Amino acid sequence: MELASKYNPADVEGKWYQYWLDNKLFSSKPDGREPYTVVIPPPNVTGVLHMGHVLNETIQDILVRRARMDGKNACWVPGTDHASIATEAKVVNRLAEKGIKKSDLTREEFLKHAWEWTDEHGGIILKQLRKLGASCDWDRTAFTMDEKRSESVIKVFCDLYNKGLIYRGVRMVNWDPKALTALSDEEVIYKEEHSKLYYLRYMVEGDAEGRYAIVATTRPETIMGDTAMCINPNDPKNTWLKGKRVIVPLVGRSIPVIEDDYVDIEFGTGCLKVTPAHDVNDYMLGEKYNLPSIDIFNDNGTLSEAAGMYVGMDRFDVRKQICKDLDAAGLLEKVEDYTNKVGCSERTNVPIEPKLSMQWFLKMEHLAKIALEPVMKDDIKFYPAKYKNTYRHWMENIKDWCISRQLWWGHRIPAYYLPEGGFVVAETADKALELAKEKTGNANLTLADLRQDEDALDTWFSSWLWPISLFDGINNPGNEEMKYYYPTADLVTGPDIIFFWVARMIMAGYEYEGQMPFKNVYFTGIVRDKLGRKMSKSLGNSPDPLDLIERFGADGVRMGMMLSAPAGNDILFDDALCEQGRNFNNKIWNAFRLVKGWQTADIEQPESAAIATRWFEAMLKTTAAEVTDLFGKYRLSEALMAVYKLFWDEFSSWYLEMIKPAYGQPIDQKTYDDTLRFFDVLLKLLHPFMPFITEELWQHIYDRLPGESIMISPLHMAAPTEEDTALISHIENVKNIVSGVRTVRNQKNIAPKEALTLEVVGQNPEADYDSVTKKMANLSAIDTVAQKGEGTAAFMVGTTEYAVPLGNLIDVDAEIAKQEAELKHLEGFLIGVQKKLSNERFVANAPAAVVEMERKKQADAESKIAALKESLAKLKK
RNA sequence: GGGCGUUUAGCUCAGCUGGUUCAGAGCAUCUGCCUUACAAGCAGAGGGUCGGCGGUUCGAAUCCGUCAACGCCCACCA
Repeated sequence: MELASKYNPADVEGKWYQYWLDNKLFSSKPDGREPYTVVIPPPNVTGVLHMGHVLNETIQDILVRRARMDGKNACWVPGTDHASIATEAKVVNRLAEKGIKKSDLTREEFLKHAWEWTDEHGGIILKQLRKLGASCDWDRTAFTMDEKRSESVIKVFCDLYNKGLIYRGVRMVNWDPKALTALSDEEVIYKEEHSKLYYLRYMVEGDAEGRYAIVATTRPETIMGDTAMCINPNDPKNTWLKGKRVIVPLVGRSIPVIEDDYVDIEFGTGCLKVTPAHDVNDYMLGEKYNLPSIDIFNDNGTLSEAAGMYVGMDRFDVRKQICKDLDAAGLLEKVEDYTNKVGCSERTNVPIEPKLSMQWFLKMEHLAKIALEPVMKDDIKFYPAKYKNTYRHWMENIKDWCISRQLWWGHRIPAYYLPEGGFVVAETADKALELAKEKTGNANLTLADLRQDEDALDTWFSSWLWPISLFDGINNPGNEEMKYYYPTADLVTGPDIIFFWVARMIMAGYEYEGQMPFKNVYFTGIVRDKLGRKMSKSLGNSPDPLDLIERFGADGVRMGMMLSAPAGNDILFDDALCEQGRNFNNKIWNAFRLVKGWQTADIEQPESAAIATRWFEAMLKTTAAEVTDLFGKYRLSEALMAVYKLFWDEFSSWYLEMIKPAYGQPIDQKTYDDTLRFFDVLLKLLHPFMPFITEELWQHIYDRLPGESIMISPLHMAAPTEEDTALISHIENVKNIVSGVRTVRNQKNIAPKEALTLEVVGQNPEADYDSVTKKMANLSAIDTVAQKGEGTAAFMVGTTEYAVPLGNLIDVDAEIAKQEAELKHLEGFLIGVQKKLSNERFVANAPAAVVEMERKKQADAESKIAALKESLAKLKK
């Protein structure tokens, strides 16, 4: 086989992905093996792959591929989310471009457009995942709004309703005036905003002296909705207002002054305007004191008829205008700069408007209770564990979940209103009709008499069932797949959706399966650019993953991502990391080229090669064990780094050099066979991280049968033995000796080709490995001497001194300087050790082993110092 | 306002229950090499009072206290 000197990913990636698909290597069916299940966090159906996905899916793929090679029946289920608000907004925008308004369409017409959009864009992102190498079982691809998932959602809604956990009621909700829907508390993001605090004059009704109260507010545009003013009964500066009525400025309406200690005496003037329809707290006050509530806003954030003024103007325009008008009327005391937090819609980013409306809610108390414990007890493990605190805090302060959305794109709420008032909840219209007949006692009701609720359900109301609904566990409880695949093994997701999704899946898991939905949750970080900024479209700092794949190969991008992705930490992404990944691909490629280029012959195995193969075998076992351990802790970056170093440093730089035959010479069969075997194992260790190149090379190491793949080749390694450990540490010494000689060469400008000799002073502790040392350092001889010769450059490894005879190449002054520096350092070190040992309390209290260690340090330092002094004396002669 | 977390080499991070794996890794930097697998490479080298201060201890990057900076989450102060 002819191999180019550079690896070209584009040549092989498509080929192998197709091969995996053709051989159905991703597909999973229940069998006798241990299952390993992962469900994908479904990306938005209309979404496009971004770096966050790359990180997330790479991690999942690594875990899945590793599990598969561990002999588990790995099943990674892909799918997409209908993302109701986001998708509906996109559809509305697209229609607007064509000049079509949503309000001009019927629900059915609108949904037709939405489905067209979904069919067109849906699955683009899943196609992109294939480029990354994701080993999903594509036959299982699901959609949160496909038939099975929809059926599950409706079924669960009805069930929870029948359990009394779902109720309908008028509440203050977070209203998104752009998307025209209610939002859950979790969908509101508070942002700090520099705004103004306006001080308004509320004239006291019937006051002869014309006195007024001053109210500080950030929202003067809401005064039309004022129905009271509130003071703290314990506020001395406002006692004079007790029992009075004041006039709402501009509006001229008279409102009562009420008293409640909710009011902060210190804030502003201690007077609070109460607008029950547009503020959560005011709403509570309104309830408490039975105040009327005037809703002055339309759904889109403009002023309504009820406001009586500024009708039809936008709320923010009104704010500007009303200030001018107040000022003109002499009712504006002053304006101050003020910083406050404004709640904004997570999806549309516009400030939310607290609004009273009729919505559907899910009671959370029971669900929170069953979901808290398992995480606290580590039945479900969080990586990193710090998120347990966050989780607990939310669970303990949870509020009811507003699950209705005033949207069409989503699961329509299965509630049917009756002509006479009231409603029934049922899975289908026919069942609803039956219920309705029962409820009303009117057997003549027809479907036409029932009116289904217009609202759709919150997207998360379907996502929370995902691990169950993917295996059809809601519709067919206890089916074979549920029994086999559930609970799933690992969930990989971002901490930003711990409440939206993770927590709620846990609730649904226990409520519907009586079991956790997953055993482990791996929280990834946020992908940022190298300056630490969040990647965003507007900043233009987010690279296109497909473009990166083209430049560096999928394996390169995967590795680039993983090199800097410890769990839970944000990752600062830089193209340079992918470059490192690509370089590593090339390294593997070239190592393979070298090995496959060798000719074997019936010759005896050199001693150095025999040692090298024993040593590398030990290294392989040791690293494999380490990697297994790291996988167990989800420390994937470290696992990758361990394999990286094993391949690059130990295998390429040391092992291959140790066994490399002279140019043009053949290699002995035994060494060759062992090397191929090592290569095979190395590729397997690498495969979860870099699936494509490893498959390509694995197929070329040996002749493989059709359908064979590294993907499904088992990976077990024996544990390292004590002999292995000992051998590794001997070779570490050898490496240090070799490095020492190379350093001398470097300093003296001696070409690697020029053979040198090496003197070992006293005893040679690594004599057994001289063949390796000689080969690696290009030494013609290693001599054990009582005293090193003149004109040598010396260095220490452990407590043994080594010297390279240099003849006239030696630079005496430089050598003296070097040794003196070393001597100074050692003397300082010795003083430290002696100080410690002369401290009686140290000798008395420290464990014997520690004291012994210090004694040994002292002895070693003393002997080294003696040797150095002697050597210096000679040099100075 | 509450809670959590972070701070170790120029950058990104490891350092578990205090003591030879304690000051580490990768990248970057510097020096020398186009040495027949790889310049996307090879061989070397330099670089840190482990955020500050105080304490516990024979001994602290590691434990405790405190301060500082940064980050995240939660919360109805208009």
